[in-house]
Amino acid sequence: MQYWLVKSEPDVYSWDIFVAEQRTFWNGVRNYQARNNLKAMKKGDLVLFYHSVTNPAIVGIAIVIQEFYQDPSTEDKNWVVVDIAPHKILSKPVSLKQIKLEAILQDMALIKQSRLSVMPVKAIEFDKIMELADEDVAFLHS
DNA sequence: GCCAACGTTGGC
DNA sequence: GCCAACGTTGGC
Repeated sequence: MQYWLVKSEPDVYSWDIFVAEQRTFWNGVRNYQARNNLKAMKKGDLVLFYHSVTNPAIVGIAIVIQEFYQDPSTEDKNWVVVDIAPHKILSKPVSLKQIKLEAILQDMALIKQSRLSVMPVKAIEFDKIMELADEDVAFLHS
């Protein structure tokens, strides 16, 4: 079981729309590193949902419900999508500002490689983010 | 709105 | 294969 983080501009596709739809295929990734991360996602992995650009913050947790397949929005065989569903809205969003204040979180690609839109998250990082969000990690896994 | 970072494209 | 030009992302 792995952890991930995906970015979306809320003006393009927000957490609220995601919750309303209850399920989406994560399309539009056109970067090989991000694509490789999509391919590595397994059913049941938890995915932090990050709003970029406008009030940058992690706002919710999604779960992978279908592993990668051809991106239906293009004929190009290079690109894939995964299906994710909302798992839990965060009690308190965790802002980029807060993340930058935590020593443990300084190695995240979110900070080191700000343009990557799909990235792995370490368990220790995930736990720290849950702590900042006032979430009970034990409950999340139940 | 500006600009830094960085990935991609294309000329040579 | 190198590198300049250019486009995009995303923080501020």
